Amino acid sequence: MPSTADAPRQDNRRIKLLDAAAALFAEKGFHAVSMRDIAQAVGMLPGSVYYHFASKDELLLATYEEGVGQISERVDAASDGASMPWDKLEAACRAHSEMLLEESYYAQVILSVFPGDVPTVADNLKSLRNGYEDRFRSLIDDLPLETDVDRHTLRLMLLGALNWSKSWYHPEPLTPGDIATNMLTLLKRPLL
Amino acid sequence: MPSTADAPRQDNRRIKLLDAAAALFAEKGFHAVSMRDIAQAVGMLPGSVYYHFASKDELLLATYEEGVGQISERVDAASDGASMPWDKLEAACRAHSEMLLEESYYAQVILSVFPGDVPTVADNLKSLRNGYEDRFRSLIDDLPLETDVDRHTLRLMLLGALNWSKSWYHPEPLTPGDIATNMLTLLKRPLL
DNA sequence: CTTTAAACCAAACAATCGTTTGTTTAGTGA
DNA sequence: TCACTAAACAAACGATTGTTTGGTTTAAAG
Repeated sequence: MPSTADAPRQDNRRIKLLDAAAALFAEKGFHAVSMRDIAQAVGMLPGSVYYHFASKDELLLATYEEGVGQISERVDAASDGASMPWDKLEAACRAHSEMLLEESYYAQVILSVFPGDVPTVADNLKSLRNGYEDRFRSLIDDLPLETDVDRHTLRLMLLGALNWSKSWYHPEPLTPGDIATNMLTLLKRPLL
Repeated sequence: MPSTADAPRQDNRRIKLLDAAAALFAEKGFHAVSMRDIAQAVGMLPGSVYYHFASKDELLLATYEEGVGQISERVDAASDGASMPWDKLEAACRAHSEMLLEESYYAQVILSVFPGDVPTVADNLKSLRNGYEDRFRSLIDDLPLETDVDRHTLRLMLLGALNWSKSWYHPEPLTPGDIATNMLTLLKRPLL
């Protein structure tokens, strides 16, 4: 009767490892976290981690992929929930901010560890991030703007401002979503 | 005749050490650079560095202080060169961008190493950065804006966007100064 | 010419790093 | 029951880390 037990064995420890690695990487940074820290966080011995991941760099790559996957899914769902171009962008920015500042340790790894810090997988990290940011490229392309508006700089400026907010963010008095909305408000209205 | 030779001895090697540390920290990041790397860059043995600096953390703090000093001096000179509030802010942003993206290794350390990476001197680094960013607070306070404009978010957004540009900056086709000007242009005109 | 302190060398220290190896445990399918 | 494999343990590996210690050179001062 092989109906209930199908898979040979649950490797849910691998997911526990990823969770611990994501939380530690996001909190203390890649280089400040040792394989022993990660192993201890899940109650394992250091060497046992290598059964699940070939190296520390590949463990980072796995968390990075999961992070990009999580934030992509969330941002897509948010922007799909709106219909007008500006509303779609705002929904995407709010979701982006919420994931990076609060909700997902995995997504926070994207901001905490820079590709240059891990030469072995730097190219992979870059292309993962680029793939994600393409969403904002197309969201901004759909915006009804005058022809001479610099959409390229607009995207870099918006994402940069949101990403950098991790360095000063504090839960009070503004929520991550409100931060995103406030920035978009500043962009939309004329200051001059 | 103690007229010409006043100081006991020139410790210009200390400055050479700081230069090497700044360049290496800016390029590879704090944790990726060892004391041996720094010593070798100036033709010294690892242990000799400790005659000039008590620890690696204090060596970082020294480069950080020098970096904040350099960029502060440059930004002040730039904003003082203009008279109108918007022109003063733009001159400051252009100088900020030029220092962080090209001109000064010392200033680049401010972006490369985050206070959280070095717990021992984290508070010092934070207060140094805050002291520098106060310049932009007052520059934005002097802006002729309608009363309901969120100056706080404006400052964080502008500095965040400029600082983050280090992660995508490439010498062509835009100069650091032009990046700053383009961002300010986007802020000033109405997009809606 | 002697003294003194600055500046550096030479060599090691203990600790920690990522990783490897050999072995044991426990569950699965035949 | 028996062979097989996933999963983890136990223990060490070599390399690198920041740092310390004690002796040696250099150069300015009295």
